Amino acid sequence: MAKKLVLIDGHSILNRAFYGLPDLTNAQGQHTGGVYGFLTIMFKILSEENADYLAVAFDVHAPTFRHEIYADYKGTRKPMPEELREQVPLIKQVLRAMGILTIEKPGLEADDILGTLAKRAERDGMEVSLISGDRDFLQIASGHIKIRIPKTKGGRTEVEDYYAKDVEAAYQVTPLQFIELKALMGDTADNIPGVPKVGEKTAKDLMVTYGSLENIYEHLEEISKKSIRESLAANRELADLSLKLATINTDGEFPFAYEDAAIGDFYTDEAYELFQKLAFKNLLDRFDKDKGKQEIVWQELKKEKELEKFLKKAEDKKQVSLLFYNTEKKGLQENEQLSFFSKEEPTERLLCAAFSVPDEDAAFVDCENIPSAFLWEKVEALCKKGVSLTGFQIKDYYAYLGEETGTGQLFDVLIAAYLLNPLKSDYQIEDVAGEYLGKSFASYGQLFGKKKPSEALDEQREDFVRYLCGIVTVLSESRPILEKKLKETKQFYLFEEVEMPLSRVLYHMETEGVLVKPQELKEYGDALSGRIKELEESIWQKADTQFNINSPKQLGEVLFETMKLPGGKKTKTGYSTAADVLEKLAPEHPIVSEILEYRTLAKLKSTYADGLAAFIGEDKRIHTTFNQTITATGRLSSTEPNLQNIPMRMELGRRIRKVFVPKEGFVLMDADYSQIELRVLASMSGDEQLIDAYRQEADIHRITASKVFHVKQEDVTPLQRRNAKAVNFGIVYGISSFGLSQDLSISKKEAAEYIEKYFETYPGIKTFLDTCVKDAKESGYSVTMFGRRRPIPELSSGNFMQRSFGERVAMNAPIQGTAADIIKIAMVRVDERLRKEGFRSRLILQVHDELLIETAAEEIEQVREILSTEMRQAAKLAVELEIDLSTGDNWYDAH
DNA sequence: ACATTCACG
DNA sequence: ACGTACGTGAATGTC
Repeated sequence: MAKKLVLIDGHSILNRAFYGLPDLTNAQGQHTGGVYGFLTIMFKILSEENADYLAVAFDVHAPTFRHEIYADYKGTRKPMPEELREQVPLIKQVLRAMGILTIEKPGLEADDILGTLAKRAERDGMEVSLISGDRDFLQIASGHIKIRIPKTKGGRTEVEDYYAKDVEAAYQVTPLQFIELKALMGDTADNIPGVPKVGEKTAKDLMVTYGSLENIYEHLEEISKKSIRESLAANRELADLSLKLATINTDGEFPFAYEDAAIGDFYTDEAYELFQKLAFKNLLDRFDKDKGKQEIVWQELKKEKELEKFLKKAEDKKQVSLLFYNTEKKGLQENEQLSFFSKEEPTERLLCAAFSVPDEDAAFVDCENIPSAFLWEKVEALCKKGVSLTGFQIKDYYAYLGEETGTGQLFDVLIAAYLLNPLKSDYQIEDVAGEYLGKSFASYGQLFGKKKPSEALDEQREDFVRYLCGIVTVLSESRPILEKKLKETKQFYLFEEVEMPLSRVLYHMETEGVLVKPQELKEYGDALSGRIKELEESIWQKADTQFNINSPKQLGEVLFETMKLPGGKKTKTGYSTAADVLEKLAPEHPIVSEILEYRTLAKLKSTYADGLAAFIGEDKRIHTTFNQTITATGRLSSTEPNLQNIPMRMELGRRIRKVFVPKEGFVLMDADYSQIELRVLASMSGDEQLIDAYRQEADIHRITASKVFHVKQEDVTPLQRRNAKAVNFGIVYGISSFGLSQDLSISKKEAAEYIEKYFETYPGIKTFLDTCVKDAKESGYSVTMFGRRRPIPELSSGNFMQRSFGERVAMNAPIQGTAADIIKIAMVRVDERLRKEGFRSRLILQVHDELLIETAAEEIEQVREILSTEMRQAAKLAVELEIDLSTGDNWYDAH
């Protein structure tokens, strides 16, 4: 059996990977997308080839001016983007760590190294696979040399394979002729001049007819087209030069021993550490499960006395970490947090728990042996003695911890990890270990698959205990590091004074829930159903076909193909049928407005009428979940159900709010900040004009229109006000003339003029926004008034679109984030006062700039005062924070 | 699993 | 020239 050699064109594949993948970065902001993609491609190839030898060739000098875009191009003259350049040494380092031979030879291009090795190996009776994105290599394809060109399509890698016969099939020329083909047509990207006037088509015709460059010149007079003939005749030297340039050198002289390229174990400790540092989570799975596994020292506590003894150590160290599983039916899914428990069915009992104390063994407790009540009693007692408790997703601990357990003593690793990098989609303890401790742990899923904790405990008891003790130890070890980083990044105030206390407020709000009237919700839904049926019939009749109106695909086909309405393509997958497209189409055919109405009603029915009904508990209340570690800007989010997007803008939808009601003897009190983001902008920018506008305590959009259009306030037309309002909004979003033009349905030019006038009116705003972008570009992140950070890796992207996005984010994040900080502070203070001062009224919802309080009838005046005061005083800005506050017997009336 | 659409601030 | 407003979550259809 012939031995097999795999050769990789290092720069080419790195390029290909870099441009084929979105810009990835690890926790330190190091760009890793190219390296990751390279490895993905390499692993895919190696899994297909049963290779004996592997080598990767690089040019000595990174090709700074080459920038690969298409298969046939080595690139434009753009400089190599920095995000790619920094990955060149990185990929070499990674390959070497994996024991893979990398070759660079001064004076030889990678092409020549690869060509030489391929031919040499072929002569030595081997099979060769050469991996490159560069089609130039097709010239060395043969019966034993396979050129493999990977393409990343939609995240997946496909590989085109070329033996000699495949080159002939695809190009009608042999590999050797391929060189001459290229010499004729030239390649600007590769600096091969080619023969003027001869393009791809002519070159191919000539080669197919005459077989070689030499033969073409021998039969020059036979060429019918005059211009081509003359150009060929006049450029013989250029053709020869091009031939030389296009030819890959296959007899380079340099030493090479196959043994150096022998494939060994890639999964070395060094590679493991590097992968970890680069946060290649998927690739880490390729390593042996044991590799890099942490030595976990643990013990199981079976008697109450043993637990007490263990917790004595915690008392000495003033610290203890705790994780637990509830006795619940649901298994832990990949993306679920640990210690999840079902709110629908609060469990009083734990399945098991694990403790850890710094510098001590971790301890496991099976609640079959030690009852959870005893366990919590001890934890509670520890906290009373001033022992600080570290946990993960502490919001879930409050069901067991007493109200007195001080927030200052609690440290939530989840929240700390979120503040340090709010861009992640999920936070797991195993990742914290990797990112902050440089240690690796097999994830729950890797160890126990889809087993529920109780099953895992039964069936893989030792693994399970080791797992839990391992990750609880991570909490103890990472805490001081996280705390240090929070202080270094000046986010410790936010952590300690805002987010940690807030987590308890959120727990209270979730537990409290909001009362709804199920009967009224059902009636609302039924009313919708009737109208939906009518519309469906009418739409089908007008379209003359019964189709699924909910399917954008079918709807697009019916509207734009069957019915031939004007307009057309917009999305990748077909026609856009989004509301703004349909609205423009409405005058064309009466069916369109019926479709729009159908859409509206279908949405109200499925998401709100039916959707909300499914979440009504036995207490007739809906208990949402407030997520504190989701958004990039610091806002909260609400799920299962989302109570932050209950209809408001349209009357029909808004009526749903009538089913949200207070309990007997209470009212709903609703307070929302008036234009908080614009006020934050006024204050942060220090723009005197905008600050002054707010001091007038009048309609801000009217004042803006008055200033921008140079008319008296009383002469501002409704249109002027509307435009000014749109600009005010646009500014907060990171204005662009295009975005504004879309919003106002005006030309880009007009929009640009509005923006220009706006900046003339409020010069401080422009300076401020420019500074936001500049600072974020320098530091890599944006910052709110309270120190909350948002990393913006897009700002260093070489891609215009991504970079522009980054710039808009840099303008928006400090504003949206500061507003989020402010309302969080208000929530903590409002909740604290309601409780401390013994009120029965409770905070139940937050909708970004709005708080909803279920208020006892006799407490209305006092609660109004508390809400109003605490919301206004949550932050000291250069302008007042105004709120609109009202009460009602349902949410509709209260807002 | 991913795209489209649309509800909110 | 590039092609967009910022931040979310749920339902639905399509692969």
